[in-house]
Amino acid sequence: MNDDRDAVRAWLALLAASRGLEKAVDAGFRTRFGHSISRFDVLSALDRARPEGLRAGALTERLMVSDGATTQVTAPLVREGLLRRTVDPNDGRVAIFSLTKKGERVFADMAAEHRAWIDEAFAQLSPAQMKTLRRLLNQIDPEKIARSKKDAA
Amino acid sequence: MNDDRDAVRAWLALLAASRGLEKAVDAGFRTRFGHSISRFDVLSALDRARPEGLRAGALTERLMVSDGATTQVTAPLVREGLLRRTVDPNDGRVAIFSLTKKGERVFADMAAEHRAWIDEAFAQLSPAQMKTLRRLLNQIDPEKIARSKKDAA
DNA sequence: CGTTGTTATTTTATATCTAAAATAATTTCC
DNA sequence: GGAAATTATTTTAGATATAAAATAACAACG
Repeated sequence: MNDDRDAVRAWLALLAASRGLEKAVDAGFRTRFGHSISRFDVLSALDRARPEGLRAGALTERLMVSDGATTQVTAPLVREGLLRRTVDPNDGRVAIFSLTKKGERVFADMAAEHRAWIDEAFAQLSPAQMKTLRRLLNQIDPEKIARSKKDAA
Repeated sequence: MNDDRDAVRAWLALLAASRGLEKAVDAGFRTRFGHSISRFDVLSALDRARPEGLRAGALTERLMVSDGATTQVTAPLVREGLLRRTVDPNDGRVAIFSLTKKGERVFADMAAEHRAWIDEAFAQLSPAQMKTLRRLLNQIDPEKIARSKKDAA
């Protein structure tokens, strides 16, 4: 009795929730802070990596984006003084990004707002339900798709 | 005992699952069919609207994108003969898009592959769990964010 | 009927993203 | 120690998104 469409329907619900939230959060950040959600992701990763910061490569890996995207998203943040870009003294190829004091302050403001927004959007779910949701989401495995393409090829 | 971070943690899990799947599905479509996930969304909406098709505005609304995006994503599909673009005989401003036979065939192939991929990615969840997941996702309300911004403004 | 306003779509100007080529620095290996 | 390979990052080219301006068609009113 396993209806194939169950998975697709769950996936469509997942996509709708995620796109809806992402769009709303991005719009909120742009309106209130003049920054995209991508920039918030960068600030967040670097805040967690205080005070040393992260290499460009490590940022790329954590944000799951391309090298080029990291270069581009950090550029305006450096220009605006939220990030510091230094070169590794032991390896001239390595760029290290870290938060400035201003960057820390901006991130703290954005993070507080972000948490409030998310709390509102999830207000109908109990803590237990949120935990269940997380558990179910963690069982989804996108890697299987890449593997299945490889099998078929 | 309601830990504020519960909602944020659920949101991060949601984002990770969604981005991971979306990236995998998009890569799969590009590799196997030379089309993006956006194009698949268009084909899917028009397949459901057979045989009349949809106006540009209706497509925009269903896909929840901008007017400009609809114009641009349909263009290559028309060029490649998957879509027909006709003008409403009663209203010269209205563009109506519908699937060609070729478009129907391509969509059927893509949809079959898509379903197989999603089934694999969700293989660890039981049908009951998928239903629970859908129910929980549907309780999330991104609209609250837009409202809360407005309140604060 | 022709000016005026509205509606539907396209075009243009930006902003991101990826993939791949280019650049730059380091390491390896005779 | 210097050519060749490797590694880290940036640049470039192309796709796709939005927002806002431009275009085109229709509707309505005096």
